[in-house]
Amino acid sequence: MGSAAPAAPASRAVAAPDSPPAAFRSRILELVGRIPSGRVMTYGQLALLAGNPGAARQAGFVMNGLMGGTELPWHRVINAQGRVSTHKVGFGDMQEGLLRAEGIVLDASGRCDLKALQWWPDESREAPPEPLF
DNA sequence: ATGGTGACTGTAC
DNA sequence: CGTACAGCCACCA
Repeated sequence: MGSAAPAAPASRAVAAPDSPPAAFRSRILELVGRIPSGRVMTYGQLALLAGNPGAARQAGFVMNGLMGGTELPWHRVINAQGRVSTHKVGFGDMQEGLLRAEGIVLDASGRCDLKALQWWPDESREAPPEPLF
C-alpha cells in the first residue's frame, strides 16, 4: 500500500465538519440555543466560549447565517454595549421587540443592563455573575 | 494570493 | 456620553 496517500485536502473550499470554523459555528449555535429567556449573551462572549477569543465578528457572521429559518433565540445575542447590532441588517426593531417581550428592559437608547442580564453557562465559570444586590 | 468588508471589542480623545 | 482608531478573524470578489 503506499500508493494512494490521501494527502492533505488540496483546498479547503468549504469548511469541513472538523474544520475549526465549522466547530466554531456549531458551538455558537449550541450556546445560543441554551440562552434562557430573559437573558442575553454577547458576541465576544460566544466567541470566547466557542474557543475563539477575539473572533466576536465571526460570531456575528454565524448569526447572520441564521436569518430566517432558525428557532434559536438569536435575538438574545447582543453586543458588549448591551444594545442590539442588528440595525445594520434590518432586524434592529424586531430584536428589541422580542427582547422586551421577554421582560428585558431597554434604555431609551435601546441599551439594557448587560451586567445583570448577561448569561453564562454553568459549565464555564469564565465570569461568574456577581450577586445582583 | 491580495484587498476590502463586517450582527465586534477595547482604548483614546 | 459620543466619536474615532486599531486589532481581530473569517468570508467574498
